[in-house]
Amino acid sequence: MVALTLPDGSVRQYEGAVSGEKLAADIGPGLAKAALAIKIDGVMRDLALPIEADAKVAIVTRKDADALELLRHDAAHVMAEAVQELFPKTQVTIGPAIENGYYYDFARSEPFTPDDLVQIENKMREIVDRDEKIFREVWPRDQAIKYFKGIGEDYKAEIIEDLPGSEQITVYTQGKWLDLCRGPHLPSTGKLGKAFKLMKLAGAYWRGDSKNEMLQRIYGTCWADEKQLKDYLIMLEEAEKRDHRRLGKEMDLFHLQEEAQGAVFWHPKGWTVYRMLRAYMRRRLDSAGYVEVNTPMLVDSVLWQKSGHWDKFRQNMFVSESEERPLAIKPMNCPCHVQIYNQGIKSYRDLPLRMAEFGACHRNEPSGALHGLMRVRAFVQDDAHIFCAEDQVKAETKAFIELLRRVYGDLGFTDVKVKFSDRPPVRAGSDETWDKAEAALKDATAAAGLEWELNPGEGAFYGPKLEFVLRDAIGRDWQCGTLQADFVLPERLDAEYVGEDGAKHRPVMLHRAILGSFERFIGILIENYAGKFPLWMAPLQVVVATITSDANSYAEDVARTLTAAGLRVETDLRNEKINYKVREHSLAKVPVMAVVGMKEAENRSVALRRLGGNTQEILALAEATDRLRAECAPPG
RNA sequence: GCCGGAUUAGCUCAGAGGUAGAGCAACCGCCUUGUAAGCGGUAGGUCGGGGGUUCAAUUCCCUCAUCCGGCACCA
Repeated sequence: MVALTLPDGSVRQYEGAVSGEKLAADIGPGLAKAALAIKIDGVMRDLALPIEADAKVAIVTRKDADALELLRHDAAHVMAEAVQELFPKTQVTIGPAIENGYYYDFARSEPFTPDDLVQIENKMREIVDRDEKIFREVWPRDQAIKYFKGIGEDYKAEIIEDLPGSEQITVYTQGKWLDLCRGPHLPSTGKLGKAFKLMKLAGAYWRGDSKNEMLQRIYGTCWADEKQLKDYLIMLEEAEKRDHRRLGKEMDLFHLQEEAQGAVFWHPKGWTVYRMLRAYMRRRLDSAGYVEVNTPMLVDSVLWQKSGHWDKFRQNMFVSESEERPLAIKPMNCPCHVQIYNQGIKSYRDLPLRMAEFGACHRNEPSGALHGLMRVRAFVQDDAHIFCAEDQVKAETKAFIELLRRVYGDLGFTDVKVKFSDRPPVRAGSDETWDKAEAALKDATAAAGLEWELNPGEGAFYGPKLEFVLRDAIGRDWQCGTLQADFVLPERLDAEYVGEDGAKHRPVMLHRAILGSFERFIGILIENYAGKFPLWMAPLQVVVATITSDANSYAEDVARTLTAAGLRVETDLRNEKINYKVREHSLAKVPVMAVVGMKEAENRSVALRRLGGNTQEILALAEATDRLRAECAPPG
């Protein structure tokens, strides 16, 4: 007897093994038709698979959130079938479901063209219409390798060869086409539906290794129904409108040009945002007990050799020379900070020493990595190094997390992904030191009530790290904040302090940043606010716009008053209708418009209009000034 | 760096082997305006750089650069 417990708690008894297909049919014809797969004790399996033991089961239909992964994986298979039908000399490799869709990597000497994508998508719809039954088979390993080699699928053969011996080799057939796959899959291609679309063509290295040959990857998106697909496409369009590169141009914030690849030309408006953010950070750091320093940008390679950068980081450094001395533009501030630390003798009483610098760094990033403000070659970090004793690591980490959360909160981010990267395979320092460092960071995160996901083996060679990741408008993740515990650099650069015991000790260095780089963070801010900065950060806070030229001199008066109150103000005295001016400044995302006509001029008032609103508030000039001044007060 | 695509007016984009186009912006007039586009006119381009094919190349071919989408990279 096999007893199957359904999600509603009811139990169905069977004489022997039974398939999900049969179970669904027994429950009802509607469910039989809608069934895509079955979850057996929480694990998604093929509907046709016989269930031989008691289990908790749930029939999966396209209404289930879990169904998406299944649909996307099947979409990848249907796409691969379509590709091989249209382009028989193409080899298939791997094709997983991913967030929002799927991809499949193909090996083919000819490149696919955008036109090919249209053809492939049409062929996919044909395959869905054919409603090919999908079968699972278990093959002996040798036979599978021989078969795939025989039909020229060398990549598939290689995958099988590398699978652990314990793994069953399963092959899925749909129509005349088959593919090595772990599954599970839909019962037939018709179940895929039509809510998919091919999105983009890209190169991708075989097995993700740049030493290997490059394959051609086709990305697609796939959803449970047409509405979801449409919503997703609309979301992408909306996201594109917030792209910081687009808004940066539209709002005249900054530009990039080829004579200074990866370096930002900040325009007056963008630089105002930058200055506001930097002033805010200074206030936060000051009140958190940091001291600010400034260190050289061009430094003799001797220092980089001592620090280890010359060995490990040289291909990313811009180098120069003077009078036959090799120099490098600093890619990081840490070695210079140790030089300041090392001036004079430090006592345990001086610790923790929190040394901050808005240091301009240059890194020679690969050209293909450059991306707007998010990935540049010249940037300024809100960098600081906390020199402390080992037993201070936990408290300092906790204090840092609190500071970081406060800053992110002030800047409009509450949902932040945190990763904890532990010891990498190749590392410096003893296991004992690593145990201590990892435990200290973990304790501190727990004390701060911070949840993280583990990023195994991704720590720096000198210590574990926390990474704080924000997501941009188009769904890409960017690391901004970080905290890294370093036991190595103090050693290499001879940092020491005299302990209570009168003996010399090594301090620990905590490398930490909250924004990461001003450039990247402002890019994220632009996208997060869709260009509508909060009042305190807005490059231009108020535009005084006239209705008739007779109000011009009063408008100048208003602008002078507001400017004197510390606001960033411009006037718009152009000979244009007020409708036109309102539209223009709204599109330019100016937070406040002060409209003045003859009525306002006569009784010294202004009509305030807020961005996004469609109401006006008539206030006496003095009151409007007080109010706006209060509203413009920055946090911190 | 690798694969693919793109590069035409300030911006967004159309176009064809034979004198280069639109919308918006700009400029000049008219209008003096009451909360998201008043009306008319003018000007604006080495069609990314270099080379080749051709009677003729911005268009076809090669090459370089940059940008875009991924991949790799991000100590």
